[in-house]
Amino acid sequence: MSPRKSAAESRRTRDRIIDRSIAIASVEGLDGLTIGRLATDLGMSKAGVLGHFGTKETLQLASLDGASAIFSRAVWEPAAGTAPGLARLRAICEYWITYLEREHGAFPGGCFFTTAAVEFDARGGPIRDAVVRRSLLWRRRLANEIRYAVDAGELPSDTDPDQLVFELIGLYTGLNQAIQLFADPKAQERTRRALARLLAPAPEEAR
Amino acid sequence: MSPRKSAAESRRTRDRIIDRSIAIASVEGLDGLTIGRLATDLGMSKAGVLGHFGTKETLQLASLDGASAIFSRAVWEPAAGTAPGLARLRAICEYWITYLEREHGAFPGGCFFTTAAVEFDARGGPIRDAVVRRSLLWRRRLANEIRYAVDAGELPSDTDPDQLVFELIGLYTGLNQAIQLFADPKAQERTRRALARLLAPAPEEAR
DNA sequence: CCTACCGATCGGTAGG
DNA sequence: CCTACCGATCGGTAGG
Repeated sequence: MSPRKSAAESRRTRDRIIDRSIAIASVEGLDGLTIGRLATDLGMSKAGVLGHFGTKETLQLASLDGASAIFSRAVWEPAAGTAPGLARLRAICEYWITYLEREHGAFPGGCFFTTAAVEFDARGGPIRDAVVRRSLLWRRRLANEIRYAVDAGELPSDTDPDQLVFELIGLYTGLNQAIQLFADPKAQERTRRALARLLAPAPEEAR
Repeated sequence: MSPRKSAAESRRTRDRIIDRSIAIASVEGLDGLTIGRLATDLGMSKAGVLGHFGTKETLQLASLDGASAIFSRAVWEPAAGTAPGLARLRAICEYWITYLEREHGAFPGGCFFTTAAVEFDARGGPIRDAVVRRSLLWRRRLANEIRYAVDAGELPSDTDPDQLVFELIGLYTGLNQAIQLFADPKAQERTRRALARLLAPAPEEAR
């Protein structure tokens, strides 16, 4: 009953709430998420849940952060060990496919960020802002990786990094839809085929 | 007060409800749509709104049908006059870009179907089924158009229609996100650049 | 198409 | 972390 133990337990409860919240929101959306449903799932009272966050919006933002960490751990971190440039870019793209697979289990309802982005893209407010900030961060990282590959001569010198980012985002949004809406078993293979074209190496010699 | 006039007016009211419902749902989602909000916007009572449909779900399905008609009128019908094959395929893709522009005004919150697809892709039920059916219909039409262009020798003979459909859907989902989430003024141009590669004509002569 | 109403659930608070 | 409660809103119904 020391304050230290109590704080640690509180932290664990908070994490449990966020985990469950992410699972629900990936299916029902961040707005479809309700405190009552969350409390029932966790065997807690609504006040107990809300006490950790104050308001639903704070909980939604915390869930976004938690989902962000999951994405990082599934895609960016495993690729961090690969050599920068085209090799790492391809590693990121491959982990990204795995991350979206139904069996991966990160999010039962498909990519949390695709759902959140579409849910809030026409509204204002702190959640939309947070989604935009996260997306821009990842787009920037992706563009940096592409730029490195171009500078190293691994991608054609006339590659427009932002254009490639644009096409990659579209490709993966499409992959998520093919998996979630159609359970298309060929979706991964189709993504890899498109990637082979988008990330085709520069020819060894200049003409 | 003849029954004929009454029926016509009822029809007009029904259309007004659906129009407003589509506008709300494109921003808030089909689940975020509420009868109360709809009634307030239209200056009607909740019972008056619900009387036309019976249940919220029926109204949601009717809104999906209405949005479907808007998409058809904006994309498929204008392209119907173009010669089948690559020319029509390009016309469809161009009208599709226009349809997604913010200024187009079809849907204030971006493509209704992208929103609905992501909203219901992890759930079951009649709305999800209706979204899947519509999407499959359009994918099939698109694939048919591609097949025609391949058979006419306008696209490379080794083109996989379903692969191209997959990449096109991703491209346009990405375009919708770039417009709605980032208000990216270059999004249309980027889409056209990607299209130029995806729909590059077959070389005139075989090697 | 309306008023008047139903039970259920929403986010959130008071007080412990 | 709980019980007990708040006003507001939800989808939907009865009756006209």
